[in-house]
Amino acid sequence: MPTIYDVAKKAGVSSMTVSRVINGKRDVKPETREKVLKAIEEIGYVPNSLARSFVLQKTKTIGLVITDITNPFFTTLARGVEDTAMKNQFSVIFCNTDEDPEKELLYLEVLARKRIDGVILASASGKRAPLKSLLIKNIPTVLIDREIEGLDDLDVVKGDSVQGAYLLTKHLISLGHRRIGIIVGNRNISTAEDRVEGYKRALAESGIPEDESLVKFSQYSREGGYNSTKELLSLKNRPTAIFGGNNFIAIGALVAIREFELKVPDDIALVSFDDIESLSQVYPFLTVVTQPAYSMGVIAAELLIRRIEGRDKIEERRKVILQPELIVRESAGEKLAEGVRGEGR
Amino acid sequence: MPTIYDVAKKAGVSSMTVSRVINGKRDVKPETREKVLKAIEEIGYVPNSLARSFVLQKTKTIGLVITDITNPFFTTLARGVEDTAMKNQFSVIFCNTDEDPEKELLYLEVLARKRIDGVILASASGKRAPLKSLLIKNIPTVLIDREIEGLDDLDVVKGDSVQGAYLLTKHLISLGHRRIGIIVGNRNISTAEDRVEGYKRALAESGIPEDESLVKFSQYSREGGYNSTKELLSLKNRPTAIFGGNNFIAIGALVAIREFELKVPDDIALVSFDDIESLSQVYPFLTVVTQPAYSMGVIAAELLIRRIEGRDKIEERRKVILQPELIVRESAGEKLAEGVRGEGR
DNA sequence: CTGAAAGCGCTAACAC
DNA sequence: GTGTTAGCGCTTTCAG
Repeated sequence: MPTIYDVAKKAGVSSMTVSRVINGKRDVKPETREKVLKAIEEIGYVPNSLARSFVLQKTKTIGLVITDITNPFFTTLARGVEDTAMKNQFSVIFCNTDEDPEKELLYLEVLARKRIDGVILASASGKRAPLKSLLIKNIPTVLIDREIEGLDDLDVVKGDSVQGAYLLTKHLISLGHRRIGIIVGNRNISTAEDRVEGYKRALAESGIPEDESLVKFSQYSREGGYNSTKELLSLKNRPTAIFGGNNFIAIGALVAIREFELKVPDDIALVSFDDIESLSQVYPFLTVVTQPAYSMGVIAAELLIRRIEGRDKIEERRKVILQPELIVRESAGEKLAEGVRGEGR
Repeated sequence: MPTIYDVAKKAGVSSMTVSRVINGKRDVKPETREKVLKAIEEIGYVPNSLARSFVLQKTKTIGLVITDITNPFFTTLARGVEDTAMKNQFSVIFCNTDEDPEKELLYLEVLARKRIDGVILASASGKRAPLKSLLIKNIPTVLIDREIEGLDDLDVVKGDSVQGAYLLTKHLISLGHRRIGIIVGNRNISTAEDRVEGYKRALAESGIPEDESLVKFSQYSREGGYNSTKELLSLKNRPTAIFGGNNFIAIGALVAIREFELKVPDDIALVSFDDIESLSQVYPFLTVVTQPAYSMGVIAAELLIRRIEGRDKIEERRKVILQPELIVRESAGEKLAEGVRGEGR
């Protein structure tokens, strides 16, 4: 591989001049520039960003650490991150943790070694945050989708899970449901806690007593949804509605419901946090709350890049909370409110 | 950020000894090793892979260039790549080209500059392959999903599109369809050409004359599927079945069909190349041919990494063609073959 | 088993 | 406008 010196020799100039041409510095005589460009062309020189990053101490690369790129929510989010990164000449390294804190730590370590300029992290570590000590302190980081308790100085971009869950639950209540099961992810993931909180708030507001047997902290996965739904459906006093804590959970729930030979919404209502897009485009029946995943990615990337480039005057932490949207379709049923105090909306 | 020298000083050894400890070379006295480890711990030293990559001329990073991570087929494939990379201590930088050859070129250039160790590429460039000259010659590359005419020396991992399309078309024919519309991606993408070829082969075999008005080279996107379907449905002699060239096209087709107030499969049959997973899990009605996307990613990554590490004795090009699978559901209808010569299977 | 010297390709800082 | 020098943090080679 030719180096900047090969180009320099060929063009009869010094390496610095070549460097200046490559980086588009203005103080190069046009004719010299031409010579250099020609030499680059002829030799087939490709600048070595590795060397460049090494001396400049910046890599123009960010890490995106999520739980599973296979989840459409994260896919869309990732696309937002990538588009924005690209627009700013950043590359993105992506990492799937599968909700495994160990794996997350490993990835973070690798990224730190690679001296990436920043990280966007949807952490699987919940409150424990063993990463705290590691690198997060030194590497610009923005948390996305999920907060981490005890890391209060990091930027955050997330959806309003409490509000989303509140809306969804409220909607169910307005349709007459009083026994509502909810299935969310692992207990120390902030979205799981928040969604349950929103759910409980809605219940409380309508004077419906909490029933812990209806609240399942499970996994944000199809299995999680499937298993927990089976448990809920096996209750002697079965719920009339199920709140799927994310899209995967809703899919699992749907499968379990089918196994029980129940019909949605006639036999049981089902709603979901996060849409299942390919489903809704084709067969829009699931009532959901959606989050602007793409925007979330874009905003997080912009925030991060601004931090990296030091364009942000403000040192203090940013917290962006995006509002979810309730999309009423038919999976929650249309039954009229019966004996509900709710203001149904 | 502390360097290897800081550690060395602290531990009272030379930088070489630290280097050896970090890289797990065996020839270090246990006690010395301990000292070093302790120093690393105390200082909070994080090895700089950038410097390491720079001297070693390898980055332990590969590039994954696809058209759109948002397409579940590529998402799954990407996951296969990432899992495999991770298992081999490689990181992956991902790039979405949106089927734009310019963007592809740009990404490839960036990757080349970053001196990534290899590339997995689902090219948008079709036959023209302007990238040929660039870097592909120097950087280990495996083409995935799509071949590029004129780049016959690169490894390839792809599905058998001809066979898949043949199966799907054959299936439609066996159900009595004789006017079958097909919508695929851009003309110079190999999968588009191949799928049309398989389609035509099946028609020929059944003695059904080709009708070019039924063959749409469009885009592998929802819009592409939507627009082309509308065209097909507007034909005076409308087809009785539509073959969606990929999952996105099928979704677009479904939307268009709904707009025309037609029912699948009663009014029109629809089949798709590549499944729409979240749909099929919940509502399995679309008859499809699926490809093992995850395996494709895994195999491509393994191939690439073996190439990179020089573990492959064999220098010659590898071509892995994975077989698709026909999954018959109900969207093609069940009508009995009427006047078909077909051996229906 | 451990260390000293040199160099990977580039750019910042300064000279000319 | 352009060139020189030095050094980023690491590993390879060769000594000891």
